[in-house]
Amino acid sequence: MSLRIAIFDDNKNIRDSIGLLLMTEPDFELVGSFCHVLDCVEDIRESRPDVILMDIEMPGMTGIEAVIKIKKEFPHIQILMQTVFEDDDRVFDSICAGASGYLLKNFLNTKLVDSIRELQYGGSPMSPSIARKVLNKMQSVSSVIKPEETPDYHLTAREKEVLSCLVNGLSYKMIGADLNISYETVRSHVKKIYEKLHVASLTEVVAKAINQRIV
Amino acid sequence: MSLRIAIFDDNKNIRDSIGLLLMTEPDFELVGSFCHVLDCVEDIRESRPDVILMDIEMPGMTGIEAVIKIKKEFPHIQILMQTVFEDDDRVFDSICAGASGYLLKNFLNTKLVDSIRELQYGGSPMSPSIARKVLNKMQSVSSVIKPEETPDYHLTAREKEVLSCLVNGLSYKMIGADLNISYETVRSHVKKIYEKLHVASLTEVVAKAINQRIV
DNA sequence: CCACACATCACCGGATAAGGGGATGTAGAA
DNA sequence: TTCTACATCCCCTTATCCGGTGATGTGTGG
Repeated sequence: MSLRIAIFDDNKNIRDSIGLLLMTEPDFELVGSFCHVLDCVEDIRESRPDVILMDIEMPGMTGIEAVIKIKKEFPHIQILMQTVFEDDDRVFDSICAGASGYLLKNFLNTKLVDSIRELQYGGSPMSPSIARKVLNKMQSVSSVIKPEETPDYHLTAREKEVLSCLVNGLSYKMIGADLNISYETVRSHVKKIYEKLHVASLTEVVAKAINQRIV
Repeated sequence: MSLRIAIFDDNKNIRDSIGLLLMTEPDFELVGSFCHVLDCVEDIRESRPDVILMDIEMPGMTGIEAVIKIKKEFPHIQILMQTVFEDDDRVFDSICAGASGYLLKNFLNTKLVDSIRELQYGGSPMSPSIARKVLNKMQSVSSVIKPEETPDYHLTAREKEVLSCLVNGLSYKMIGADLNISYETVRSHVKKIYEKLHVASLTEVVAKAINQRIV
């Protein structure tokens, strides 16, 4: 049972050299080689690949857009992105689009076969620097995927009301009118909030309240 | 210049065999081998490793808790998790704790040296199935990290700088000092920001900037 | 009963922000 | 070249905020 592979890349030299590389593996079969992704869904329907090597920068439609379309039609196909770019946006866009691996082109010669093998066995090959980017991103969004322990500042109910008014951009006067208390009372509450949050200005209060989801 | 490596693992056999593996590389130096992480910070302070191999399951304190402590004290140290477990929770907890790689123990013999090399050169080695889990997780949270359909307010570069200072709680004076411009210039920028964001107070600016991720 | 936390209100003086003007220089686009 | 966007700076007035200090009333719990 051979592994069917297709390539999308606008550079003929790269397509050819990848073809040669793949030939070194007896069970790899190159079933398609395309210079653009405009007809990718049809191309794939005809060539029925198991694995797709996708260049990111191509005329007409980018590889990332293509990945979205392909994954929608053929969710089981494994897609390996290959590019010279390693800017964060492209990396994350590719992953979110549904790519299963991300290989920088300077690793093509040495790592392509290994990477396809990894895909075949359920892995996700990534060039080292890409893997690092992905881990860093995971850490930075950990606040979203993890519950995030919000430190308790012991704000009273009233103080929280005032705080949420502040976050909504109200001035002290407006807050007073809103909560039917005097301007001075608002000030008292705000002073307490300042103490409890260890800040010294409205902007800090708002930033802290939003970032730590106190509101 | 040799690479200093330390191991935390409660299994002596594994520590020993890793030690043997590392000896095959002339520039690897095993500077510490510990059967628990209760004194990890001290252990590390004394042995000064560049890279740590961390087992997850250990008596007393888990490797994940240890990673958090270690990263807080020594953020530059690269930590490679090594375990037989590949449940999602442990993987993501490790990453969020600050681990730079994640290796399953059945890959130890064949991949450990390569993985340490990758760490050394700024990569993030992961066993294939782990990498797949990470990518899948990224995709599943993409709805959270991507759909920042940020309306473009056409802020200039300078205005964005000022804005981010505001969000960090700086006063106009402090911003001026920070950016080496006068108080009046800061004011000019802020006025423009007010216009462009359609707001009328600092708190609104901060709230809008954070909520819409303009910063 | 008495302390304590909470919410309420008040005054003062200094600091800072807001609103509305106008001005200069530079670089790039029309 | 002229127009435009951008960044830079200045002045004046008013509004708002900040910090400190203090006071009153109302509950709750030891």
